[in-house]
Amino acid sequence: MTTSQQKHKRVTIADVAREAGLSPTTVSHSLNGIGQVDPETRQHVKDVAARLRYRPSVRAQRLRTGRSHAIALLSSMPAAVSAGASQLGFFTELAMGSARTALLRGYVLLLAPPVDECNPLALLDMDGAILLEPAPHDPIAQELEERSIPYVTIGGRPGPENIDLQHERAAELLLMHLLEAGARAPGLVLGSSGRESQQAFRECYVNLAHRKKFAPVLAEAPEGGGEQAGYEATRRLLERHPELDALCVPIDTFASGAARAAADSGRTVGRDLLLTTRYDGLRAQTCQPPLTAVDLHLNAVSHAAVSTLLELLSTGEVQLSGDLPAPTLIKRASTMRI
Amino acid sequence: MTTSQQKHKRVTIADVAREAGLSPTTVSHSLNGIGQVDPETRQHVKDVAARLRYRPSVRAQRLRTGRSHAIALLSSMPAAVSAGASQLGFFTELAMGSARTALLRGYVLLLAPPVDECNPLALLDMDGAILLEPAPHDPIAQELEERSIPYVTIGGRPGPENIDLQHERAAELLLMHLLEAGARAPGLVLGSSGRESQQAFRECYVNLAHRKKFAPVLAEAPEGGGEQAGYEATRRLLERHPELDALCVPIDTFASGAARAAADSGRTVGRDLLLTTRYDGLRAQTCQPPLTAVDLHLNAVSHAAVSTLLELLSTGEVQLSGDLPAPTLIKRASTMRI
DNA sequence: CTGAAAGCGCTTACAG
DNA sequence: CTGAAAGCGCTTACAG
Repeated sequence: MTTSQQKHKRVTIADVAREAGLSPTTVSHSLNGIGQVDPETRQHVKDVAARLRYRPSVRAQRLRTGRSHAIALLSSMPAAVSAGASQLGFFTELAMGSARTALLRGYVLLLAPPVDECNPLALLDMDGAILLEPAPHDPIAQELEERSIPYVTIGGRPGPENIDLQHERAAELLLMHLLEAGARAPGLVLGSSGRESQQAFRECYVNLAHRKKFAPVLAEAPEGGGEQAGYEATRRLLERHPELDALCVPIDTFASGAARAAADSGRTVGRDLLLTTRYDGLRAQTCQPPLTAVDLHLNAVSHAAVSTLLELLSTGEVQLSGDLPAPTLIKRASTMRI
Repeated sequence: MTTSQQKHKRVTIADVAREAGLSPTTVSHSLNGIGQVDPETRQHVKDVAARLRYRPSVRAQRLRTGRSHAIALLSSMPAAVSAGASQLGFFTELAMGSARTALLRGYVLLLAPPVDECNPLALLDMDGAILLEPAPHDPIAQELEERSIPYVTIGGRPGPENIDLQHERAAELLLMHLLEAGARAPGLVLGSSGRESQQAFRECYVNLAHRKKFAPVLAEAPEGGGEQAGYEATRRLLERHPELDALCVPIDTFASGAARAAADSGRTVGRDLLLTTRYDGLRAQTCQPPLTAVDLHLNAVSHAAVSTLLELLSTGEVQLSGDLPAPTLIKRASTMRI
């Protein structure tokens, strides 16, 4: 080493203090713009800090202050659902929105996507979390509570600490649309997790069947089975119920499978069989034909989730939050009857 | 409070030690499975820790060990490019892949998407970073170096610490395809950042023009301008060069704009004007008509990036890594001439 | 306006 | 096999 560059030892606040001929206290106050410090002293400290290229250690700050200014996005959905071929889905879209909002408010987003047999919670240093569509007795929710980590849910049990995905409206929108598009015998394919969203679709569907006098026909598939599970459930359903002329398949991964099943059973989606799904992502948009779906306004949702969580973190509670935009229908060829 | 639940004070290693009648050292050793500890003692410690619901503080561990077991995904792309209406793009897809691989290897992924006028680096507690398509003199790259944070790039300057996106191959694939599809006068629309990818496309294009005897016609637009910038650049190019019968627009955000510009100038994409882009994302797939693009195998890319970074972190250097799959062409209606 | 000291909660030489 | 002690790098009452 002929340069003055030594073995690279971190510059600490003590170094700055020594170099400036002051105490760590004063350096800390100066740099953080707090306390009573002579303006000239403050400037001097800043100059010295800059000259030494001092960067405060986030680790030390976190340990000392007890806050990490980080939040995590968690989902207990099986990887099979949220992953898919393209990794582009619900979770992902929320992740980007949340990361942006968080960053703008000085928080970092930790991304902990569903990875089977991997518990990330022990690795995360966070102040709070956003949990996506928790199932009943959700293990991640339970662990968050055990660790006393504040969290908000998206599309979970109604309450102040939940961002309402308005499942009922989405369900109503999609099912009514099928009837309006001419369906006489619409069926329903759900995930068997018992998540709020699935329950809402079921209820809405059963009610509608009663009101509109059609026989309810529904199937369930394990969400962990991914597209193939959706395929198989749909295949069986169509065999057993050849009268079906429409399907609502809220989980988009299942809907991909349903489209395949429809084709394999000799039906043409959009003509013999109308098909709708919920999330308007890559799957819905690139299906052949493209699927009628719902705009959930995920940007607003992720924004609301971050805002609510940060409020929870700073005040310890959540005031009732502003209303989110209602889901809106996006009509596509899958329900056009040509 | 009638319950035994007190004001919630964190259970520390000292509490476990006291309760077990041992020292923090022994507790630490027992729980971490290191050192020489009597098997019975070890088990006893574990029992006590479980009973007290002890969770080690990640913050303290990080400060003490000097490692955070976290890596960040960074991009210096302007938000206008990577955001888009749907937030689903390149960055996002890499994020999910990286998060998964990282998690499987015990690392957390910090998501720091491009947010204009927001420097996340001061907030991040990480061991290393992945930087996506750095520009020449990239400010984020510079800051990482200043902070001595190890990082690998994706699609940056060739070298062991770069994951090669094989820009040249992608360019060749797309441009040759245009010629094979019958183009006589293909044009090129680039971003003006000077990133490796843009340079590679330019070079490949100019060479090809020379070899195949067509006149090179190209335009540049600022990436920060997003889709609109792509629109305007294309619009002008088509006005000035009515002879153009094909366009290669590597940046998909620009390609969306280009498709619009083509329509507005009275051309039909896929017939009068062939159009290709690079990244095969939502934009390419849902364009009307869908755009011929390239499968960059981003899953493999993100996996390689994480692996390479972790190797860099543990050994301090990178052995030459295994080859990544070559990009493959995905033909779509935009280059089909019906 | 400035500073000495404690402490956040761990891990890790080192001694016994 | 077990433990006392130092120290990671800050911030924050508190004293002066």
